[in-house]
Amino acid sequence: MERNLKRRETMHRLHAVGLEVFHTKGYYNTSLDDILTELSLSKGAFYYHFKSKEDYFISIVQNLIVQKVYALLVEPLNEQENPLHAILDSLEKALEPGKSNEMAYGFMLNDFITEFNKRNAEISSYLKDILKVWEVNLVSVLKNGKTDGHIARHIDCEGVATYIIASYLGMRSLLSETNGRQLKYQYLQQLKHYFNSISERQTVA
Amino acid sequence: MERNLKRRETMHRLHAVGLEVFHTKGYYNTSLDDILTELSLSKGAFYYHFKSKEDYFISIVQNLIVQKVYALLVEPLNEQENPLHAILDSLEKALEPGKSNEMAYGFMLNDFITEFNKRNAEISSYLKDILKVWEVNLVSVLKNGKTDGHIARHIDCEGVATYIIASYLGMRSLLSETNGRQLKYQYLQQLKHYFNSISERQTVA
DNA sequence: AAACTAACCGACCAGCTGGTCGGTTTAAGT
DNA sequence: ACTTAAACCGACCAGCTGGTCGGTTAGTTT
Repeated sequence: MERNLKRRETMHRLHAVGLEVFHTKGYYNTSLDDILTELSLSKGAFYYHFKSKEDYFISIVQNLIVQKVYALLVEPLNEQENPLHAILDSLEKALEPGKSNEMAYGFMLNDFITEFNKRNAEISSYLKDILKVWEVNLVSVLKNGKTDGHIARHIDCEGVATYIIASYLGMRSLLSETNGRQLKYQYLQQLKHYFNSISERQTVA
Repeated sequence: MERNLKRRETMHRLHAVGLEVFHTKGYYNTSLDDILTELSLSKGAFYYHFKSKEDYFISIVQNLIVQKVYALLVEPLNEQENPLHAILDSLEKALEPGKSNEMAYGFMLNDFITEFNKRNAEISSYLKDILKVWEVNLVSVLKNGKTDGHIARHIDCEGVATYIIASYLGMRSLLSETNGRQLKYQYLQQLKHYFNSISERQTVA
């Protein structure tokens, strides 16, 4: 069983460090050696575990990013009765800077989407599918909100979902350490205004 | 005078084609030869006009992107009495796909900002400064809207500006040919809801 | 303990990239 | 006509990149 353990540990280290370095320096701007040096691993070790750099990245996405999206943006949606409250809370948490040395500002889907857009169709569509999952969950929970009387009946739920996603993605573009605190506050504040405008009664404090 | 003309023409071609190729393939993913081949120019010609690839890109930004931001997003702000109407109209135009063979979807600041973020501090901050110009103009026009009675008095203009910029940037991340028409419509629709929520009276149709 | 093989090593390679440089063409000045 | 220099050419280079491959180490099995 020692064998299997070693394998898992190495894979895990490659995933974790890979995600961090890819996100800070960008996929195309990061060489395998950058990562391997930091892990004290060799080329041989790498190509034993993955068949290419691309394969490696996709593996990271499947194992870490998908997970984060679910944990931060999908699962919290059903934890409150009022969907607008649930969405607000999830976004606030997702924009939270990581604790101390952890990766800052939740997850990094948007940066990767823009990096791969038009440069690598496969990875690009793969990443967009993740957004799609978020979207359908948003729409679903918004529609429930309609029947439960939290959201005005004339509202276009797909449109609202799109709008929320767009504003969130854009927000993450703007957030880069400096004055992040203030930006986040401003964003959530305005989002509340918006939510009030689509809500049945004024329930979003 | 023939000399000066030639110079200007070559520079102009380098700028135009460079912007297009950099945007479609990404700065780091575009080699100088990609551009030079398309223009039937040599390395020598290039390095006669610019001192580096970076210098080249900055020159493009100064000559073309800054211009586009002003023309599409800043100048239209003062062309209507109600700032919210003016903003809506400018965003609608800025999200318009280019005519036929021209570059699609207005300008491309966001893609470049994400590409250079954390990879090239100088260019990155340069690009963010352009956004800053847009922001201050938005804030200014919003504040006027307050005194003119178009916007509710308790509204935080800086927050509104940030929010508009974020949603616009995010929207452009989502727009990549497929179903662009629908996305754009959804976005503008929800933006109107939001504008109604911060407007003094319900004036945004 | 011998045989097997998962896990890893690291020298090496071909291809591409930004950048250099000595030379050539051609318009402008005298 | 002759000189000067702006504008351009294209062969060349060093450095880096993703990827290969023959070999080594060490856990597992028999």
